[in-house]
Amino acid sequence: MSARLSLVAVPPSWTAALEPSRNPLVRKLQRLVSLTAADVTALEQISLQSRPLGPRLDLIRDDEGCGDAILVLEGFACRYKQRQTGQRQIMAYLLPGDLCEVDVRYLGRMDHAVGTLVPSLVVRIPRQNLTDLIARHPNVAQALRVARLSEEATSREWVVNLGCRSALERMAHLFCELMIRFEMAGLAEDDSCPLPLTQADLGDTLGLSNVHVNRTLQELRRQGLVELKGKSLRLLKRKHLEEIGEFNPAYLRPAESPGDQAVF
Amino acid sequence: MSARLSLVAVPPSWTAALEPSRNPLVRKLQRLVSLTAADVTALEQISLQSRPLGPRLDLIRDDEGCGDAILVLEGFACRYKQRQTGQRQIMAYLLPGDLCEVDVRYLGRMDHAVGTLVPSLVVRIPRQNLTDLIARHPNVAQALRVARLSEEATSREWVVNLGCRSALERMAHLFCELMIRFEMAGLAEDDSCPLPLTQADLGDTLGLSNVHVNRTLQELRRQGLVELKGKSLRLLKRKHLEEIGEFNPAYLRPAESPGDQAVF
DNA sequence: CGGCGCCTTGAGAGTAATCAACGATAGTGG
DNA sequence: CCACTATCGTTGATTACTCTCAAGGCGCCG
Repeated sequence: MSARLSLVAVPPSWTAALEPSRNPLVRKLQRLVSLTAADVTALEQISLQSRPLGPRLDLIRDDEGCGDAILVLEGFACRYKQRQTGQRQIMAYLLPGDLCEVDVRYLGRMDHAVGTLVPSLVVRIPRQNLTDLIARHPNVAQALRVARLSEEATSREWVVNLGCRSALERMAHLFCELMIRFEMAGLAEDDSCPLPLTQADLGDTLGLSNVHVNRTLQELRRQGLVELKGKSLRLLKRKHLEEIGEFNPAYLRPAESPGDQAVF
Repeated sequence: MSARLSLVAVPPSWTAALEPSRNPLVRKLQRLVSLTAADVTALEQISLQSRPLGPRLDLIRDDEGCGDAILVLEGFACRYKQRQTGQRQIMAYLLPGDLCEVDVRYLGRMDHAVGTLVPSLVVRIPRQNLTDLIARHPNVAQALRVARLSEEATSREWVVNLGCRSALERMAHLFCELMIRFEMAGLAEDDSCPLPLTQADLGDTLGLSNVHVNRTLQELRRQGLVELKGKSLRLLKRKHLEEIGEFNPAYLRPAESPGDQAVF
Protein backbone atom coordinates (compact mmCIF):
# COMPACT_ATOMS: atom_id res chain seq x y z
CA MET A 1 0.00 0.00 0.00
CA SER A 2 2.69 2.50 0.85
CA ALA A 3 4.41 1.27 -2.32
CA ARG A 4 1.47 2.40 -4.37
CA LEU A 5 1.36 5.73 -2.65
CA SER A 6 4.98 6.40 -3.45
CA LEU A 7 4.39 5.43 -7.05
CA VAL A 8 1.85 8.18 -7.21
CA ALA A 9 4.08 10.67 -5.48
CA VAL A 10 7.14 10.29 -7.69
CA PRO A 11 7.57 11.51 -11.28
CA PRO A 12 5.98 9.10 -13.77
CA SER A 13 9.29 8.71 -15.57
CA TRP A 14 10.63 6.60 -12.71
CA THR A 15 10.53 3.00 -13.70
CA ALA A 16 10.10 0.03 -11.45
CA ALA A 17 13.83 -0.59 -11.62
CA LEU A 18 14.66 2.87 -10.37
CA GLU A 19 12.00 2.92 -7.74
CA PRO A 20 13.73 1.84 -4.53
CA SER A 21 12.20 -1.46 -3.59
CA ARG A 22 10.90 -2.13 -0.13
CA ASN A 23 12.21 -5.67 -0.46
CA PRO A 24 15.43 -5.96 1.53
CA LEU A 25 16.81 -8.67 -0.75
CA VAL A 26 16.39 -6.38 -3.74
CA ARG A 27 18.00 -3.48 -1.91
CA LYS A 28 20.94 -5.58 -0.91
CA LEU A 29 21.54 -7.11 -4.33
CA GLN A 30 21.19 -3.75 -6.05
CA ARG A 31 24.23 -2.59 -4.14
CA LEU A 32 26.19 -5.48 -5.59
CA VAL A 33 25.19 -5.44 -9.26
CA SER A 34 22.72 -3.47 -11.34
CA LEU A 35 19.43 -5.24 -11.75
CA THR A 36 16.86 -4.88 -14.50
CA ALA A 37 13.20 -4.29 -13.83
CA ALA A 38 12.60 -7.93 -14.68
CA ASP A 39 15.22 -9.01 -12.13
CA VAL A 40 13.55 -6.94 -9.45
CA THR A 41 10.12 -8.28 -10.32
CA ALA A 42 11.39 -11.85 -10.15
CA LEU A 43 12.94 -11.26 -6.75
CA GLU A 44 9.77 -9.68 -5.45
CA GLN A 45 7.80 -12.54 -6.92
CA ILE A 46 9.81 -15.07 -5.01
CA SER A 47 9.27 -13.16 -1.79
CA LEU A 48 5.49 -13.37 -1.93
CA GLN A 49 4.95 -16.60 -0.01
CA SER A 50 6.20 -15.14 3.22
CA ARG A 51 5.10 -16.37 6.62
CA PRO A 52 5.21 -14.48 9.89
CA LEU A 53 6.92 -16.55 12.55
CA GLY A 54 7.31 -16.18 16.28
CA PRO A 55 10.62 -15.86 18.11
CA ARG A 56 12.91 -18.82 18.86
CA LEU A 57 11.37 -20.99 16.21
CA ASP A 58 13.42 -23.47 14.24
CA LEU A 59 13.23 -23.12 10.47
CA ILE A 60 15.53 -26.03 9.83
CA ARG A 61 16.50 -28.63 12.40
CA ASP A 62 19.84 -30.28 12.87
CA ASP A 63 18.85 -33.56 11.34
CA GLU A 64 16.49 -32.33 8.69
CA GLY A 65 17.00 -33.38 5.09
CA CYS A 66 15.32 -30.50 3.33
CA GLY A 67 17.11 -28.62 0.60
CA ASP A 68 15.01 -25.48 0.58
CA ALA A 69 16.54 -22.07 1.01
CA ILE A 70 15.42 -19.57 3.61
CA LEU A 71 14.93 -15.90 2.88
CA VAL A 72 14.46 -13.46 5.73
CA LEU A 73 12.35 -10.40 4.93
CA GLU A 74 11.90 -8.97 8.41
CA GLY A 75 13.23 -9.83 11.83
CA PHE A 76 16.35 -11.64 12.85
CA ALA A 77 17.32 -15.27 12.39
CA CYS A 78 20.52 -17.25 12.74
CA ARG A 79 22.41 -20.40 12.05
CA TYR A 80 23.31 -21.98 15.35
CA LYS A 81 24.57 -25.12 16.94
CA GLN A 82 23.29 -26.51 20.19
CA ARG A 83 25.80 -28.43 22.23
CA GLN A 84 24.99 -31.46 24.31
CA THR A 85 25.85 -29.38 27.35
CA GLY A 86 23.05 -27.01 26.45
CA GLN A 87 25.37 -24.26 25.31
CA ARG A 88 24.37 -22.60 22.09
CA GLN A 89 26.74 -21.05 19.59
CA ILE A 90 25.41 -18.76 16.91
CA MET A 91 27.44 -19.17 13.73
CA ALA A 92 25.85 -16.53 11.54
CA TYR A 93 23.10 -13.96 11.59
CA LEU A 94 20.39 -13.85 8.95
CA LEU A 95 19.18 -10.29 8.61
CA PRO A 96 16.43 -9.02 6.35
CA GLY A 97 17.57 -9.60 2.78
CA ASP A 98 19.75 -12.58 3.66
CA LEU A 99 19.25 -15.80 1.78
CA CYS A 100 20.36 -18.91 3.57
CA GLU A 101 21.29 -21.85 1.39
CA VAL A 102 21.44 -25.15 3.11
CA ASP A 103 24.15 -27.53 2.01
CA VAL A 104 22.48 -30.64 3.28
CA ARG A 105 22.28 -32.23 -0.16
CA TYR A 106 26.01 -32.41 -0.57
CA LEU A 107 27.43 -32.87 2.84
CA GLY A 108 25.23 -35.40 4.51
CA ARG A 109 22.83 -34.36 7.18
CA MET A 110 22.54 -30.88 8.55
CA ASP A 111 24.81 -30.50 11.50
CA HIS A 112 23.36 -27.27 12.70
CA ALA A 113 19.99 -25.57 12.90
CA VAL A 114 18.52 -22.40 11.49
CA GLY A 115 15.97 -20.50 13.53
CA THR A 116 14.45 -17.14 14.31
CA LEU A 117 15.69 -15.11 17.23
CA VAL A 118 12.76 -12.67 17.23
CA PRO A 119 9.41 -12.57 15.46
CA SER A 120 10.25 -12.60 11.76
CA LEU A 121 8.85 -12.68 8.27
CA VAL A 122 10.51 -15.42 6.27
CA VAL A 123 10.08 -17.24 2.98
CA ARG A 124 10.89 -20.84 2.38
CA ILE A 125 12.07 -21.11 -1.20
CA PRO A 126 11.94 -24.53 -2.84
CA ARG A 127 15.25 -25.40 -4.40
CA GLN A 128 13.72 -25.66 -7.85
CA ASN A 129 12.37 -22.11 -7.70
CA LEU A 130 15.76 -20.80 -6.77
CA THR A 131 17.38 -22.78 -9.56
CA ASP A 132 14.93 -21.34 -12.07
CA LEU A 133 15.41 -17.81 -10.84
CA ILE A 134 19.15 -18.09 -11.17
CA ALA A 135 18.97 -19.67 -14.61
CA ARG A 136 16.73 -16.91 -15.93
CA HIS A 137 18.37 -13.96 -14.25
CA PRO A 138 22.13 -13.89 -14.61
CA ASN A 139 22.41 -10.56 -12.82
CA VAL A 140 20.68 -12.04 -9.82
CA ALA A 141 22.90 -15.09 -10.00
CA GLN A 142 25.97 -12.88 -10.02
CA ALA A 143 24.69 -10.79 -7.12
CA LEU A 144 23.98 -13.90 -5.08
CA ARG A 145 27.50 -15.16 -5.73
CA VAL A 146 28.96 -11.91 -4.49
CA ALA A 147 26.67 -11.95 -1.46
CA ARG A 148 27.93 -15.40 -0.72
CA LEU A 149 31.55 -14.31 -0.90
CA SER A 150 30.63 -11.75 1.69
CA GLU A 151 29.03 -14.36 3.92
CA GLU A 152 32.13 -16.49 3.73
CA ALA A 153 34.31 -13.55 4.63
CA THR A 154 31.99 -12.73 7.50
CA SER A 155 32.36 -16.22 8.85
CA ARG A 156 36.14 -15.87 8.75
CA GLU A 157 35.89 -12.52 10.51
CA TRP A 158 33.93 -14.18 13.26
CA VAL A 159 36.71 -16.72 13.64
CA VAL A 160 39.14 -13.86 14.17
CA ASN A 161 36.75 -12.13 16.52
CA LEU A 162 36.30 -15.18 18.72
CA GLY A 163 39.86 -16.33 18.42
CA CYS A 164 41.83 -13.31 19.43
CA ARG A 165 39.81 -10.36 20.61
CA SER A 166 38.76 -9.34 24.11
CA ALA A 167 35.12 -9.04 25.08
CA LEU A 168 35.07 -5.30 24.46
CA GLU A 169 36.78 -5.63 21.10
CA ARG A 170 34.50 -8.43 20.01
CA MET A 171 31.40 -6.49 20.83
CA ALA A 172 32.66 -3.36 19.12
CA HIS A 173 33.44 -5.36 16.02
CA LEU A 174 30.07 -7.06 15.98
CA PHE A 175 28.21 -3.79 16.34
CA CYS A 176 30.17 -2.21 13.49
CA GLU A 177 29.44 -5.21 11.30
CA LEU A 178 25.75 -5.20 12.09
CA MET A 179 25.47 -1.52 11.34
CA ILE A 180 26.92 -1.95 7.87
CA ARG A 181 24.80 -4.95 7.14
CA PHE A 182 21.64 -3.12 8.13
CA GLU A 183 22.72 -0.15 6.08
CA MET A 184 23.11 -2.36 3.05
CA ALA A 185 19.58 -3.66 3.55
CA GLY A 186 18.35 -0.09 3.77
CA LEU A 187 17.38 -0.48 7.41
CA ALA A 188 19.83 1.80 9.19
CA GLU A 189 20.07 5.55 9.45
CA ASP A 190 22.24 7.99 11.37
CA ASP A 191 24.46 5.24 12.73
CA SER A 192 21.52 3.48 14.30
CA CYS A 193 19.86 0.20 13.48
CA PRO A 194 17.48 -2.29 15.05
CA LEU A 195 18.97 -4.73 17.53
CA PRO A 196 16.19 -6.85 18.98
CA LEU A 197 18.50 -9.46 20.49
CA THR A 198 18.71 -10.30 24.15
CA GLN A 199 22.00 -10.14 25.98
CA ALA A 200 21.94 -13.91 26.10
CA ASP A 201 21.73 -13.99 22.30
CA LEU A 202 24.71 -11.67 22.08
CA GLY A 203 26.58 -13.91 24.49
CA ASP A 204 25.92 -16.97 22.37
CA THR A 205 27.21 -15.02 19.40
CA LEU A 206 30.33 -13.62 21.00
CA GLY A 207 31.28 -16.62 23.07
CA LEU A 208 30.63 -14.76 26.33
CA SER A 209 28.35 -15.38 29.28
CA ASN A 210 25.28 -13.21 29.52
CA VAL A 211 26.68 -11.66 32.67
CA HIS A 212 29.83 -10.64 30.92
CA VAL A 213 27.88 -9.31 27.96
CA ASN A 214 26.03 -7.09 30.37
CA ARG A 215 29.20 -5.74 31.91
CA THR A 216 30.85 -5.23 28.56
CA LEU A 217 27.83 -3.34 27.29
CA GLN A 218 27.97 -1.12 30.33
CA GLU A 219 31.58 -0.38 29.58
CA LEU A 220 30.76 0.59 25.99
CA ARG A 221 27.99 2.82 27.27
CA ARG A 222 30.16 4.30 29.99
CA GLN A 223 32.70 5.29 27.38
CA GLY A 224 29.94 6.94 25.40
CA LEU A 225 30.51 4.68 22.43
CA VAL A 226 27.09 3.15 21.95
CA GLU A 227 23.51 3.64 22.96
CA LEU A 228 21.41 0.51 23.21
CA LYS A 229 17.83 0.75 24.30
CA GLY A 230 14.40 -0.16 23.07
CA LYS A 231 15.86 -2.79 20.76
CA SER A 232 17.72 -0.14 18.86
CA LEU A 233 21.47 0.30 18.59
CA ARG A 234 23.18 3.59 17.96
CA LEU A 235 26.88 4.04 17.43
CA LEU A 236 27.79 7.33 19.06
CA LYS A 237 31.49 7.30 18.21
CA ARG A 238 31.64 5.10 15.19
CA LYS A 239 35.26 5.79 14.25
CA HIS A 240 36.41 5.08 17.76
CA LEU A 241 34.37 1.92 17.88
CA GLU A 242 35.87 0.76 14.60
CA GLU A 243 39.33 1.29 16.02
CA ILE A 244 38.57 -0.72 19.12
CA GLY A 245 37.22 -3.62 17.08
CA GLU A 246 39.87 -3.20 14.37
CA PHE A 247 36.93 -3.17 12.04
CA ASN A 248 37.52 -2.94 8.30
CA PRO A 249 34.29 -3.02 6.29
CA ALA A 250 35.99 -4.26 3.12
CA TYR A 251 34.59 -7.75 3.57
CA LEU A 252 31.01 -6.53 3.55
CA ARG A 253 31.04 -4.07 0.72
CA PRO A 254 31.61 -4.65 -2.97
CA ALA A 255 34.74 -3.28 -4.59
CA GLU A 256 34.54 0.17 -6.14
CA SER A 257 35.06 -1.23 -9.62
CA PRO A 258 33.63 -4.70 -9.94
CA GLY A 259 36.07 -7.18 -11.44
CA ASP A 260 35.55 -10.27 -13.55
CA GLN A 261 32.72 -12.71 -13.24
CA ALA A 262 32.86 -14.91 -10.20
CA VAL A 263 34.20 -18.24 -11.31
CA PHE A 264 32.29 -20.73 -9.22
CA MET B 1 58.44 -43.65 -10.34
CA SER B 2 56.26 -45.61 -7.96
CA ALA B 3 53.40 -44.63 -10.26
CA ARG B 4 55.01 -46.50 -13.12
CA LEU B 5 55.68 -49.48 -10.94
CA SER B 6 52.05 -49.74 -9.93
CA LEU B 7 51.02 -49.46 -13.58
CA VAL B 8 53.03 -52.54 -14.23
CA ALA B 9 51.66 -54.36 -11.23
CA VAL B 10 47.95 -53.85 -11.91
CA PRO B 11 45.89 -55.41 -14.70
CA PRO B 12 46.31 -53.58 -18.01
CA SER B 13 42.57 -52.89 -18.16
CA TRP B 14 42.97 -50.12 -15.55
CA THR B 15 42.73 -46.77 -17.26
CA ALA B 16 44.31 -43.50 -16.24
CA ALA B 17 41.03 -42.47 -14.63
CA LEU B 18 41.03 -45.52 -12.39
CA GLU B 19 44.69 -45.30 -11.56
CA PRO B 20 44.82 -43.44 -8.24
CA SER B 21 46.47 -40.13 -8.92
CA ARG B 22 49.29 -38.85 -6.82
CA ASN B 23 47.84 -35.37 -7.15
CA PRO B 24 46.06 -34.50 -3.90
CA LEU B 25 43.59 -32.23 -5.67
CA VAL B 26 42.55 -35.07 -7.93
CA ARG B 27 42.24 -37.45 -5.00
CA LYS B 28 40.11 -35.05 -3.07
CA LEU B 29 37.78 -34.19 -5.94
CA GLN B 30 37.39 -37.83 -6.90
CA ARG B 31 35.80 -38.43 -3.53
CA LEU B 32 33.23 -35.76 -4.30
CA VAL B 33 32.22 -36.57 -7.88
CA SER B 34 33.37 -39.05 -10.51
CA LEU B 35 35.92 -37.57 -12.86
CA THR B 36 36.74 -38.61 -16.42
CA ALA B 37 40.26 -39.27 -17.57
CA ALA B 38 40.15 -35.89 -19.31
CA ASP B 39 39.14 -34.20 -16.06
CA VAL B 40 42.05 -35.79 -14.25
CA THR B 41 44.47 -34.84 -16.98
CA ALA B 42 43.28 -31.24 -16.91
CA LEU B 43 43.71 -31.08 -13.14
CA GLU B 44 47.18 -32.54 -13.34
CA GLN B 45 47.98 -30.15 -16.16
CA ILE B 46 47.09 -27.17 -14.02
CA SER B 47 49.30 -28.44 -11.23
CA LEU B 48 52.46 -28.47 -13.32
CA GLN B 49 53.71 -24.96 -12.62
CA SER B 50 54.38 -25.71 -8.98
CA ARG B 51 56.99 -23.88 -6.95
CA PRO B 52 58.64 -25.08 -3.77
CA LEU B 53 58.42 -22.44 -1.07
CA GLY B 54 60.01 -22.05 2.32
CA PRO B 55 58.11 -21.81 5.61
CA ARG B 56 56.37 -18.66 6.83
CA LEU B 57 56.22 -17.13 3.38
CA ASP B 58 53.33 -14.98 2.29
CA LEU B 59 51.61 -16.06 -0.89
CA ILE B 60 49.14 -13.22 -0.84
CA ARG B 61 49.49 -10.12 1.28
CA ASP B 62 46.76 -8.24 3.09
CA ASP B 63 46.65 -5.37 0.65
CA GLU B 64 47.40 -7.22 -2.53
CA GLY B 65 45.04 -6.88 -5.48
CA CYS B 66 45.77 -10.12 -7.27
CA GLY B 67 42.95 -12.40 -8.27
CA ASP B 68 44.91 -15.60 -8.76
CA ALA B 69 44.00 -18.76 -6.96
CA ILE B 70 46.42 -20.76 -4.85
CA LEU B 71 46.66 -24.53 -4.98
CA VAL B 72 48.64 -26.38 -2.36
CA LEU B 73 50.20 -29.65 -3.49
CA GLU B 74 52.45 -30.39 -0.53
CA GLY B 75 53.00 -28.80 2.83
CA PHE B 76 50.74 -26.67 4.93
CA ALA B 77 49.47 -23.14 4.32
CA CYS B 78 46.80 -20.97 5.85
CA ARG B 79 44.68 -17.90 5.61
CA TYR B 80 45.47 -15.65 8.54
CA LYS B 81 45.03 -12.21 9.91
CA GLN B 82 47.74 -10.29 11.69
CA ARG B 83 46.49 -7.86 14.31
CA GLN B 84 48.08 -4.53 15.05
CA THR B 85 48.99 -5.94 18.44
CA GLY B 86 51.08 -8.58 16.72
CA GLN B 87 48.67 -11.37 17.48
CA ARG B 88 47.96 -13.68 14.59
CA GLN B 89 44.75 -15.56 14.03
CA ILE B 90 44.63 -18.39 11.54
CA MET B 91 41.25 -18.50 9.83
CA ALA B 92 41.65 -21.61 7.70
CA TYR B 93 44.16 -24.26 6.84
CA LEU B 94 45.16 -25.04 3.28
CA LEU B 95 46.23 -28.65 3.08
CA PRO B 96 47.51 -30.50 0.03
CA GLY B 97 44.67 -30.56 -2.49
CA ASP B 98 43.10 -27.35 -1.23
CA LEU B 99 42.38 -24.60 -3.69
CA CYS B 100 42.19 -21.14 -2.24
CA GLU B 101 40.14 -18.62 -4.17
CA VAL B 102 40.70 -15.04 -3.29
CA ASP B 103 37.69 -12.78 -3.28
CA VAL B 104 39.59 -9.57 -3.68
CA ARG B 105 37.96 -8.71 -6.97
CA TYR B 106 34.50 -8.42 -5.45
CA LEU B 107 35.00 -7.22 -1.97
CA GLY B 108 37.60 -4.51 -2.18
CA ARG B 109 41.09 -5.16 -0.96
CA MET B 110 42.22 -8.32 0.70
CA ASP B 111 41.79 -7.98 4.41
CA HIS B 112 43.81 -11.00 5.32
CA ALA B 113 46.88 -12.81 4.08
CA VAL B 114 47.62 -16.28 2.78
CA GLY B 115 50.94 -17.88 3.56
CA THR B 116 52.82 -21.10 4.10
CA LEU B 117 53.35 -22.46 7.58
CA VAL B 118 55.99 -24.99 6.57
CA PRO B 119 57.98 -25.62 3.39
CA SER B 120 55.38 -26.28 0.72
CA LEU B 121 54.80 -26.96 -2.92
CA VAL B 122 52.21 -24.57 -4.29
CA VAL B 123 50.80 -23.47 -7.63
CA ARG B 124 49.61 -20.00 -8.42
CA ILE B 125 46.76 -20.38 -10.88
CA PRO B 126 45.86 -17.35 -12.98
CA ARG B 127 42.18 -16.63 -12.79
CA GLN B 128 41.70 -17.14 -16.50
CA ASN B 129 43.14 -20.65 -16.38
CA LEU B 130 40.77 -21.56 -13.61
CA THR B 131 37.85 -20.08 -15.51
CA ASP B 132 38.77 -22.11 -18.58
CA LEU B 133 39.18 -25.31 -16.61
CA ILE B 134 35.77 -24.89 -15.06
CA ALA B 135 34.10 -24.04 -18.32
CA ARG B 136 35.50 -27.12 -20.04
CA HIS B 137 35.11 -29.59 -17.19
CA PRO B 138 31.67 -29.50 -15.60
CA ASN B 139 32.54 -32.40 -13.29
CA VAL B 140 35.47 -30.48 -11.94
CA ALA B 141 33.32 -27.40 -11.56
CA GLN B 142 30.79 -29.39 -9.61
CA ALA B 143 33.45 -30.94 -7.41
CA LEU B 144 34.95 -27.54 -6.67
CA ARG B 145 31.54 -26.23 -5.67
CA VAL B 146 31.08 -29.10 -3.26
CA ALA B 147 34.58 -28.60 -1.88
CA ARG B 148 33.70 -25.00 -1.30
CA LEU B 149 30.55 -25.90 0.61
CA SER B 150 32.78 -27.96 2.81
CA GLU B 151 35.17 -25.06 3.37
CA GLU B 152 32.29 -22.83 4.36
CA ALA B 153 31.02 -25.42 6.79
CA THR B 154 34.53 -25.78 8.18
CA SER B 155 34.71 -22.08 8.82
CA ARG B 156 31.44 -22.24 10.73
CA GLU B 157 32.73 -25.19 12.73
CA TRP B 158 35.74 -23.13 13.73
CA VAL B 159 33.38 -20.43 14.95
CA VAL B 160 31.73 -22.99 17.19
CA ASN B 161 35.06 -24.36 18.29
CA LEU B 162 36.40 -20.97 19.31
CA GLY B 163 33.12 -19.70 20.65
CA CYS B 164 32.11 -22.36 23.08
CA ARG B 165 34.62 -25.11 23.61
CA SER B 166 37.35 -25.49 26.21
CA ALA B 167 40.98 -25.78 25.23
CA LEU B 168 40.93 -29.57 25.43
CA GLU B 169 37.73 -29.82 23.44
CA ARG B 170 38.99 -27.43 20.79
CA MET B 171 42.17 -29.32 20.27
CA ALA B 172 40.38 -32.65 20.11
CA HIS B 173 38.01 -31.26 17.51
CA LEU B 174 40.80 -29.77 15.43
CA PHE B 175 42.76 -33.01 15.42
CA CYS B 176 39.71 -35.00 14.34
CA GLU B 177 39.06 -32.54 11.55
CA LEU B 178 42.63 -32.61 10.33
CA MET B 179 42.68 -36.38 10.28
CA ILE B 180 39.63 -36.57 8.04
CA ARG B 181 40.93 -33.88 5.74
CA PHE B 182 44.23 -35.65 5.32
CA GLU B 183 42.42 -38.90 4.74
CA MET B 184 40.43 -37.30 1.95
CA ALA B 185 43.64 -36.13 0.33
CA GLY B 186 45.00 -39.66 0.59
CA LEU B 187 47.66 -38.62 3.08
CA ALA B 188 46.60 -40.37 6.25
CA GLU B 189 46.73 -43.98 7.33
CA ASP B 190 45.96 -45.86 10.51
CA ASP B 191 44.61 -42.78 12.26
CA SER B 192 47.83 -40.92 11.74
CA CYS B 193 48.67 -37.96 9.56
CA PRO B 194 51.38 -35.33 9.18
CA LEU B 195 51.23 -32.37 11.54
CA PRO B 196 54.26 -30.18 10.91
CA LEU B 197 52.89 -27.21 12.84
CA THR B 198 54.55 -25.64 15.85
CA GLN B 199 52.66 -25.26 19.10
CA ALA B 200 52.57 -21.54 18.42
CA ASP B 201 50.81 -22.23 15.11
CA LEU B 202 48.27 -24.37 16.91
CA GLY B 203 47.77 -21.61 19.43
CA ASP B 204 47.08 -19.06 16.71
CA THR B 205 44.56 -21.48 15.27
CA LEU B 206 42.77 -22.38 18.47
CA GLY B 207 42.86 -18.97 20.11
CA LEU B 208 45.17 -20.21 22.86
CA SER B 209 48.60 -19.14 24.05
CA ASN B 210 51.48 -21.38 23.11
CA VAL B 211 51.98 -22.18 26.78
CA HIS B 212 48.43 -23.38 27.13
CA VAL B 213 48.66 -25.36 23.91
CA ASN B 214 51.61 -27.15 25.41
CA ARG B 215 49.74 -28.01 28.59
CA THR B 216 46.63 -29.07 26.73
CA LEU B 217 48.70 -31.34 24.50
CA GLN B 218 50.25 -32.88 27.56
CA GLU B 219 46.79 -33.57 28.92
CA LEU B 220 45.73 -35.27 25.68
CA ARG B 221 48.88 -37.36 25.79
CA ARG B 222 48.47 -38.15 29.47
CA GLN B 223 45.00 -39.50 28.77
CA GLY B 224 46.44 -41.67 26.02
CA LEU B 225 44.33 -40.00 23.37
CA VAL B 226 46.95 -38.80 20.94
CA GLU B 227 50.56 -39.27 20.03
CA LEU B 228 52.33 -36.27 18.56
CA LYS B 229 55.97 -36.51 17.71
CA GLY B 230 58.23 -36.02 14.74
CA LYS B 231 55.68 -33.82 13.01
CA SER B 232 53.25 -36.68 12.90
CA LEU B 233 49.92 -36.95 14.69
CA ARG B 234 48.29 -40.21 15.67
CA LEU B 235 44.87 -40.56 17.20
CA LEU B 236 45.08 -43.40 19.68
CA LYS B 237 41.48 -43.34 20.85
CA ARG B 238 39.69 -41.77 17.96
CA LYS B 239 36.15 -42.44 19.15
CA HIS B 240 36.90 -40.99 22.54
CA LEU B 241 38.55 -37.97 20.98
CA GLU B 242 35.53 -37.39 18.76
CA GLU B 243 33.32 -37.46 21.82
CA ILE B 244 35.43 -34.93 23.63
CA GLY B 245 35.39 -32.56 20.67
CA GLU B 246 31.76 -33.35 19.83
CA PHE B 247 33.12 -33.99 16.39
CA ASN B 248 30.73 -34.91 13.60
CA PRO B 249 32.47 -35.40 10.24
CA ALA B 250 29.32 -34.71 8.21
CA TYR B 251 30.57 -31.28 7.19
CA LEU B 252 33.68 -32.68 5.59
CA ARG B 253 32.35 -35.66 3.72
CA PRO B 254 29.94 -35.78 0.79
CA ALA B 255 26.49 -37.23 1.29
CA GLU B 256 26.04 -40.93 0.57
CA SER B 257 23.76 -40.19 -2.39
CA PRO B 258 24.69 -36.92 -4.04
CA GLY B 259 21.70 -34.65 -4.57
CA ASP B 260 20.91 -32.10 -7.23
CA GLN B 261 23.37 -29.80 -8.88
CA ALA B 262 24.68 -27.05 -6.68
CA VAL B 263 22.77 -23.93 -7.56
CA PHE B 264 25.35 -21.21 -7.28
C1' DC C 1 80.68 -25.41 19.60
C1' DG C 2 77.43 -21.71 19.64
C1' DG C 3 73.16 -19.90 18.53
C1' DC C 4 68.51 -20.26 17.41
C1' DG C 5 63.99 -22.09 17.41
C1' DC C 6 60.94 -24.77 19.80
C1' DC C 7 59.25 -27.17 23.79
C1' DT C 8 58.65 -27.28 28.71
C1' DT C 9 57.85 -25.74 33.40
C1' DG C 10 56.74 -22.54 37.32
C1' DA C 11 54.59 -18.55 39.38
C1' DG C 12 51.50 -14.90 39.40
C1' DA C 13 47.92 -12.03 37.26
C1' DG C 14 43.68 -11.26 34.83
C1' DT C 15 39.77 -11.96 32.17
C1' DA C 16 35.71 -14.09 32.02
C1' DA C 17 32.59 -17.90 34.02
C1' DT C 18 29.57 -19.35 37.50
C1' DC C 19 26.40 -18.91 41.17
C1' DA C 20 22.96 -16.36 43.36
C1' DA C 21 19.84 -12.83 44.08
C1' DC C 22 17.31 -8.78 43.06
C1' DG C 23 15.10 -5.27 39.99
C1' DA C 24 12.85 -3.88 35.83
C1' DT C 25 9.70 -4.65 32.25
C1' DA C 26 6.16 -6.45 29.59
C1' DG C 27 2.57 -9.38 28.55
C1' DT C 28 -1.63 -12.03 30.68
C1' DG C 29 -5.68 -12.87 32.83
C1' DG C 30 -8.87 -11.87 36.35
C1' DC D 1 -7.07 -1.64 35.91
C1' DC D 2 -4.17 -4.24 38.53
C1' DA D 3 -2.08 -8.26 40.26
C1' DC D 4 0.66 -12.06 38.45
C1' DT D 5 4.21 -14.20 36.04
C1' DA D 6 7.87 -14.80 32.93
C1' DT D 7 11.61 -12.95 30.72
C1' DC D 8 15.27 -10.01 30.71
C1' DG D 9 18.67 -6.98 32.75
C1' DT D 10 21.66 -5.83 36.64
C1' DT D 11 24.76 -6.50 40.49
C1' DG D 12 27.93 -8.83 43.86
C1' DA D 13 30.87 -12.55 45.29
C1' DT D 14 33.54 -16.36 44.17
C1' DT D 15 35.80 -19.54 41.17
C1' DA D 16 38.58 -21.05 37.41
C1' DC D 17 40.45 -21.16 33.04
C1' DT D 18 43.76 -19.18 30.45
C1' DC D 19 47.39 -15.56 29.80
C1' DT D 20 51.68 -13.39 30.62
C1' DC D 21 56.18 -13.31 32.17
C1' DA D 22 60.33 -15.67 32.99
C1' DA D 23 63.67 -19.12 32.74
C1' DG D 24 65.63 -23.47 31.54
C1' DG D 25 66.19 -27.57 28.42
C1' DC D 26 66.55 -29.86 24.18
C1' DG D 27 67.70 -30.57 19.50
C1' DC D 28 69.25 -28.93 15.12
C1' DC D 29 72.05 -26.47 11.87
C1' DG D 30 75.71 -23.45 10.53
